[in-house]
Amino acid sequence: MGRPPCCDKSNVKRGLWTPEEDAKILAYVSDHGTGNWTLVPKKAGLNRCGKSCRLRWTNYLRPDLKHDGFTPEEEEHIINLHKAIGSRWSLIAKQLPGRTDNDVKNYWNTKLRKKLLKMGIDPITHKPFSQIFTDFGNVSGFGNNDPGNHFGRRNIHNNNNNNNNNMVLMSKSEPSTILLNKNSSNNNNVIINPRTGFVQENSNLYSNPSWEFLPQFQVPNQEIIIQPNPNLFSDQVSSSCSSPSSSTITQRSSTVQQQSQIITTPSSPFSWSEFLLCDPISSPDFPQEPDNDQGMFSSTNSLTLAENETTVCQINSTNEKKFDNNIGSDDQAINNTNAEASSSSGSSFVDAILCQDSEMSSKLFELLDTSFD
DNA sequence: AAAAACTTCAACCGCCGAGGA
DNA sequence: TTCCTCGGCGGTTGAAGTTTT
Repeated sequence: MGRPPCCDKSNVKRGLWTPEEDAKILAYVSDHGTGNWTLVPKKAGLNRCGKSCRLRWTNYLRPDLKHDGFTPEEEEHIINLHKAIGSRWSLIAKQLPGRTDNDVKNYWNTKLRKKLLKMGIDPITHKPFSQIFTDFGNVSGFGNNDPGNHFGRRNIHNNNNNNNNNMVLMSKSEPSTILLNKNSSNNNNVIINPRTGFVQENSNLYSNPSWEFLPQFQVPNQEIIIQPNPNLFSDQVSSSCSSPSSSTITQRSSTVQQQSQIITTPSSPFSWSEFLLCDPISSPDFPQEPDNDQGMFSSTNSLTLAENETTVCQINSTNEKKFDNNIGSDDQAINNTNAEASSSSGSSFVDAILCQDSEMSSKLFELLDTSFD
């Protein structure tokens, strides 16, 4: 049973607040204090949702709030706190008198994040990109000459980065990474050279012929769901791991799933979406990759990356259902994630797809039979 | 000068846990 | 124990403002 709405949304005013409305809130709070916000609109004579009133008070009207710009000291404090605890904006805001979580969050997303990117620092891990890619390349065969490996499941990543829905794609022709920025209001892309850590914004990614990722997706007329993978540079990693108030698996998964990217191309009997949404490791048919040909998502990589973090508690959204049923601790989730991460190889990718497809087809018939019975 | 592109940030959304009936 | 309300949180949206073309 879902939670009922806090108010009749069709009959309340929304949008920006007028000075008159602000005055009513201020008058009410000065008389009655805060608390029981659902009654505030009625008592204060406002045609607003109580929740909206509370937000207006806490984010704007509170007398202890600062409304001027962030100082360099505050900026540094935010960066340090974000490095330590991730996007726990309310916790960060508590360390900054006069600032709200909304202020801090907005300031991070509009200023600090970009500032770090331009400095060649990953705003998630707070490490220089050059270091990340050096570490990454050392264990993943990142710079190897295996062109067949570039666009398997392992090579398509969504950098689940706050609200920006970035995807990381590897170029076939050079070991660079593109962060595809899917921000609704900002379509700029960021290109990073892993060797140098150089960061460059580029809004014309698709026009650059040196990036050969599109031909890799020529599975006709199917949705290609690029699963966001929290294993890499994931905000979920830093935030969910470092916070004592851990999010639930379901919560993380739903967030991640919302950010799946869909690319549509022309037809094929093969379902990418099913393949990518299932867990190949659970299939005994799925070939395992030899240790000497570790791809980007080998368990070794995952562990190596994990070692660079304080803790590891990554959940792959594709396994949500399984985790919901099976896991009892984050340790298991880690194991599952690492196991999942170790799956697949470029050369056997098609075989794996075919196996998976036939297995799913047989299961579907079984399921249908059962249902009809 | 006008249009397009980009940025900012207030406000909203949906989920969660706590606590009371 | 269950249901409901409330406050809190992080993520997202979109209007308004600003800058660029």
